[in-house]
Formats: sequence, C-alpha cells, structure tokens
Amino acid sequence: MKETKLGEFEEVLLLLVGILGEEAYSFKVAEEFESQTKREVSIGAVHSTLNRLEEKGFLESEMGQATAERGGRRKRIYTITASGQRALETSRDFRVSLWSQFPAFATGKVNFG
Amino acid sequence: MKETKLGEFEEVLLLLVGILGEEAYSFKVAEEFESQTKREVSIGAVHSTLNRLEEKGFLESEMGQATAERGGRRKRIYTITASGQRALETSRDFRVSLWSQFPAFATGKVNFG
DNA sequence: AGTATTTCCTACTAAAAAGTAGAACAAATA
DNA sequence: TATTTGTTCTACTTTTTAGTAGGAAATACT
Repeated sequence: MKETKLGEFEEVLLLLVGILGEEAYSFKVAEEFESQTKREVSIGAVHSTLNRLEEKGFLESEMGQATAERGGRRKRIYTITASGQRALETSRDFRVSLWSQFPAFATGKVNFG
Repeated sequence: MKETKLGEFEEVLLLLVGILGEEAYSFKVAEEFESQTKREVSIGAVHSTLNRLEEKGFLESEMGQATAERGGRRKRIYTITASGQRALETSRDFRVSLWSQFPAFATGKVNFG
C-alpha cells in the first residue's frame, strides 16, 4: 500500500464526516465546513475531495434512502473506514507530540471537552 | 494580506523550528524531521519549504556565527514570527475543536505533558 | 406532464506543496 | 594548498491538492 498522506483540507473533511455521522453527505459537509471555518467552499471541491478520500480508502459511501422532504435526489452517505480513523489518530498523536515539545505551546495539556 | 494557508509538511517544519530554538537551521530541521517521523526527507525539500515559509511571513532568518566545530559554512538560523505563531495557534485551536466534536475522539481532553 | 428542488457527478483546470539535482561556499585539518 | 566536512542555495520538475463549470438524476409538488 502506498504511503498515503492527508492534505489539510482532506483532513478537515474527513473529520467533518466523522462529526456529521448519519448526516454526512456532501452538501451537508460543505455547509458544515463553511459554518465551522468561515471559509467559503464550492460543492464541487468538496465532492472531488470526498471522492479522493474514498479512493484512498479513508472513506466509504452508500446511497441513502429518499427522505420525506420536499424534492431531492437521494443522498450519498459517507462513513469513515478503519484506515481513515487510523490516519486521523496518527495525525492527531503526531501533532500533540509536537505541540508538547514546542515551548510556546507546552502548557502540558489541551482541554477541549 | 493574502489568505495564507499551511500545508501539512509546512506546518510540521514550522513547529520543528519552534522546537529547535537556537538550533533551528535547515540541516538540523531535516534531521529532526526524520527522527520524529521516520519518514525520509531531502535537504532540498526542507530548504525550499523553509524559504516558502519565510516568504509567507511565518519565519524569519539570519546567519549565525561560525562555530568552533570542524569545518562548515555558517548556519542560517530560523525563528518563528508572530504571524507564524498565530497561524500555528489557529490551526491547533481549530483541530482541537474538531476532535472534540468527533465522537470517536471525544474523550474530552488530550494530555501531552 | 411540467416545474422546482435537492443533490450528485464528472471532466477539466489552476494553484500550491513537495521533491530533485547539483553547484557553491566557508572553515578546519592534513 | 588540497581535501574534507557541514551546510546553504537556486532553478526546476513532479505530484498532489483544491477549485471550477456545468450537466444530470431523482423526487415531490402543481
């Protein structure tokens, strides 16, 4: 298996999929991205990135059922794979380790509960 | 000012400069990168990335004095600018915030002291 | 049936990040 | 003075990531 890395945008989208759970379909992910970052993003960019993440084996997807809402095509729901989760953990552990070594950051812990 | 983002590799190098302090010159940064990641890196890649970070205003540098050691050209010592530090903080805060929302990660805190 | 709505999807392009190759420099030792 | 060592530096190429444009599908409402 190729040494697959995660770009910044990719990592954020992956995490958003994890956060959104059942609601992780591309439109929603794009909305969530904008609301959490205040950065604009085009739906196409999200789409192609989610595709890439799926190719890399970090995400899986399947079509959801049509909902009872007004109009609309069926949603493609994404879920994180074991490999995706591992990639996120590795990335987190590595960052936390670096932060702890950087004097300007090294308060010893980060609380985020 | 342009909306300057930080790539994955760039962010790691920036942090390594912070960690290395007085010892933050490109050769050392490359060494440190390899020892902390177990990933190989070419000195040229480090060099061009440090350059880019300097152009973006996240790093500053100046030539150090010649040391009493065997041989060698003078070192260019890098330091993080205020803007670089802010970028790191922003990135950290954002990540911590996302992790806390991701059920699989949300233990509430990360200890790294 | 026709229209509006919600979402997907693909092929393409642009921009940015990462990596390569190899020369050049400065100082210490032999 | 020649050699070795530690290091910088620049121009270039490749790869990866991000973004664009615009069409198409599926569903519900009228």
